[in-house]
Amino acid sequence: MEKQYNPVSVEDKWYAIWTEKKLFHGDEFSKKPKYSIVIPPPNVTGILHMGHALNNTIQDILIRFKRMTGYEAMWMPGTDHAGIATQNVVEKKLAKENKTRHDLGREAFLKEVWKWKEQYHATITNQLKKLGSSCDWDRERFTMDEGLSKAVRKVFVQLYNEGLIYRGKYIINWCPRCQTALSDEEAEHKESNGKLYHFKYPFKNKEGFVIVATTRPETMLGDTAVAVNPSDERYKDLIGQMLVLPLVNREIPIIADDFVDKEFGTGAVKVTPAHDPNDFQMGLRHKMTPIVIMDETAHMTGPIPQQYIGTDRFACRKQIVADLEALGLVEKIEDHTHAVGQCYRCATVVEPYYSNQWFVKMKPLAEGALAAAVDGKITIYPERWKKTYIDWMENIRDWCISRQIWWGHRIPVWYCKECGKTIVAEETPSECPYCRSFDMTQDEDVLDTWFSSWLWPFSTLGWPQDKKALQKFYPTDVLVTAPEILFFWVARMIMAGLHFTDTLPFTDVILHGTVRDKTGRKMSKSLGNSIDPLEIISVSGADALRFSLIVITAQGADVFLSKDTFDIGRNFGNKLWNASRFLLENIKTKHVFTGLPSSASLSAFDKWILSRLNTTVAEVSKAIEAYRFNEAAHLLYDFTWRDFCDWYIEAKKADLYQTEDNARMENALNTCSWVLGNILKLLHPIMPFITEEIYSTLREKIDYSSLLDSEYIMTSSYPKANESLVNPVIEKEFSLLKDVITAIRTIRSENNIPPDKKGRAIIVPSSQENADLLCPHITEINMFCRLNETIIDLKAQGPKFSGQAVVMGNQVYLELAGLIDISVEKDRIKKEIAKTEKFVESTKARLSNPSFADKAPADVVAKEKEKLAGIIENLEKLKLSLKALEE
RNA sequence: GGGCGAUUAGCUCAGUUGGUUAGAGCGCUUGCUUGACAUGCAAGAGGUCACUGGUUCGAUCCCGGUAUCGCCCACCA
Repeated sequence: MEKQYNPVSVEDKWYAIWTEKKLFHGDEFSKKPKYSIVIPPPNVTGILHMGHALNNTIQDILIRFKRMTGYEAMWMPGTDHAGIATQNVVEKKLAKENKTRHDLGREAFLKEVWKWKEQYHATITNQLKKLGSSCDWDRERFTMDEGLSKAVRKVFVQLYNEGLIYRGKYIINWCPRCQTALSDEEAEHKESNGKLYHFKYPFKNKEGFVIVATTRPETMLGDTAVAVNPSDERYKDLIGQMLVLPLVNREIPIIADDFVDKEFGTGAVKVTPAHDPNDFQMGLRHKMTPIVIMDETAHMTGPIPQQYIGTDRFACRKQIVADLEALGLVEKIEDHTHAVGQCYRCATVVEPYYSNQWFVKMKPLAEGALAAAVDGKITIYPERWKKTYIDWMENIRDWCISRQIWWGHRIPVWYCKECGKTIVAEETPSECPYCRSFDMTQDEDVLDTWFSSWLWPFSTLGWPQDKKALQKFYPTDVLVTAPEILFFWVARMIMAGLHFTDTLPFTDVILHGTVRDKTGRKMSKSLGNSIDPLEIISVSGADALRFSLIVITAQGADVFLSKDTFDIGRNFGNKLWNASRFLLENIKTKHVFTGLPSSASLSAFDKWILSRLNTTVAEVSKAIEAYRFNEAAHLLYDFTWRDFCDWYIEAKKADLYQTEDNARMENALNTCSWVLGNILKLLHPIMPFITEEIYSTLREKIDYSSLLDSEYIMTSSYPKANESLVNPVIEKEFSLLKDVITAIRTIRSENNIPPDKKGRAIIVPSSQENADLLCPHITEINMFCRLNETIIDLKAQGPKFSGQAVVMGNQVYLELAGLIDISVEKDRIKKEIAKTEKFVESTKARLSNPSFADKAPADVVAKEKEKLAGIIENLEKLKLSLKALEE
């Protein structure tokens, strides 16, 4: 084995083997219970970023863990066509050739996008593979493949027939750059510093003005009224009077509407039904015809003064203000912060736009999805998101699903030119069912991307056909994603699952944090602050990336990364590698693993590591089941590094080196390889590659049939805790041994004693019990502390000029002629005395509080008393030590 | 405007069903080319657990308030 672990070739090798042997495939005919996850499909033209790395690592841990614990595990992979995003990318490419999609035409443009899709699809899936994702690639789906498209059309038709899909002219969020409608969720509200403009609208028949306040002056060109609250004393008498809209010179009435807030602005609102959702509602209430004054690119148009026509909305805003200023109609301009909607794909400020769109009626769909969360049939981790989910469900609004782009599922609706009827059908109709005409045109729009994603958990499994896989793997078990798409995707999947399959598509939702840089900014390509996962993988390996991400990510918390974050995983992998290497290099001929030695021939150290191992096994499994992955990673890190490497292997070194006593060597090999084998299995879900690599080497050197139960670790069984090997007494006793060793090391270190100077330790245990514990470990104490002699004697008199310490009542002396600096020793003991005295004081104070004895539970009081006795004993011994040094 | 989260070592973060002397990684100091590993070993320094009231025998943890930061939602133009 190499001195340093080199992940690059190893990782690719194993992924190829796993794939070739089809070890990731979930068999729908299996008798085993299933465990299934559907991947949140990444954008087909996307590139793997740290968010994906975290997301997919979590899913892979669960899938691999469940696979090893006896489930038929299936992880459904796939990609999303990501309508607007993908179309934008391809349009950008065309723009470089000075072309637009309109130059190509719909058909040619779509061909171009498909080409792009084919090319980039491989990029994202290869990146997922690099990460080690054990997806069932045989089942991979794409949101626009034939089966899924069929599901989309079926669902559309069904909802239409149920009256849950309708078309109508409403105000929707419009992105003037993408030139399409957006859903409410796709318009992101960002705080921004704007202005509140106060304009004077003159009366028609008399002197004076009504002052209105607006943040969007350009919309005044489309005003159809000014509204006031009917109970507003200031304006009561003006209701019904006419104003003259400045610049346009159109007459508009003053109307009364409860919607108007008397407190805000001047209490008088300009009403622009075609360009504001509230005004639109008011327009309906007052039967006003909306006046459209902006086109789909947010340039001014319509029945407005010539000089504004064709100007951009923001340029027009400036111009309007200037023009009103010139007329003396600007009362004042105030600073005003408000939330402005932006397109979630291109950050362009969205415009409320009056247009004909398709909608899904959401209230009926939300009922069940709401109940599922309230009743606890769905659990969201961390739980605090449940409230957010419930709020959204309770206040749900209809979903605008039509998009004026080309890349996506074409709306399955045809309009008959002959009879004018609307035909909604899963397949292209050959003739109009109403008038037999052949002259029909399909709706030009496509569906919102999320209209296919919300079917993902069952459409990918073949719904509505192919029942076998669906029966086996649906519903899925857990959905792992980022909270950003809780509404976009998770909530809608739950609604779709309930509505179309009568089943919740999953029962658990894991929402992990957002990946940020060290200054807290979201990592993104546009900010240029992202760390490329592939770069980390190519240097330190996917295991290092995975382990590092997992170990630092608390459940649901955001993740802050810098490049050296990944050293944690790299170093840990290297440590594991070298521990394994050490063990394997001490195996001269193939070792036959004969099982763990019988309890009688286990040393205390053996019993200790087995106790720690089985405790760890139980805790790790519990942590993974509870989705506390960082806890699992920490437990494994500590057990592997601190317990196994720092103490156990160090203690076993002598046995592994020596050649005389074969029985001891055999014993050491058996226990070490047993523990290592278990570590590899425990770690495999988090670090799949390095564990598989070491496991394969292990199988070469060790005949392991009773321990290694499968050719590959990924198909091995996950360790189960053996309760009978958990031994709290041994663990407690070992902390004493470790403390004694550390005390001697501290004395050495603080006195600057060179490593090659060996000395003698004299230990005066505080009890026969402690003497009995420490005596069997004289060899180990000598080795760990580089001593040539250790004397353990209850009645020994500590030598005067020595390093001294008191550990849990046991006195420890280190004798090294001429090398101990007495002043150093005195200082340390004085410090120790001061610390102990403080401790004694606080404990005494607690015990002497009468209400403590009265009210605290008896065992707590007893514990405190015992503690006090112990530390007083310590204190006495420390004082004696100091006295001895001072004589 | 409503809701949620965070505030713990120099930095980044765990943790606590309320009970010994609060943890990790990195960084820092000191000593080590010790026959697995310098991506390492050993030892050490470093914290009034944001502030403030309350509940309690006991609060870093539970409750109220304040401050700062962050996130989500929202049709006051």
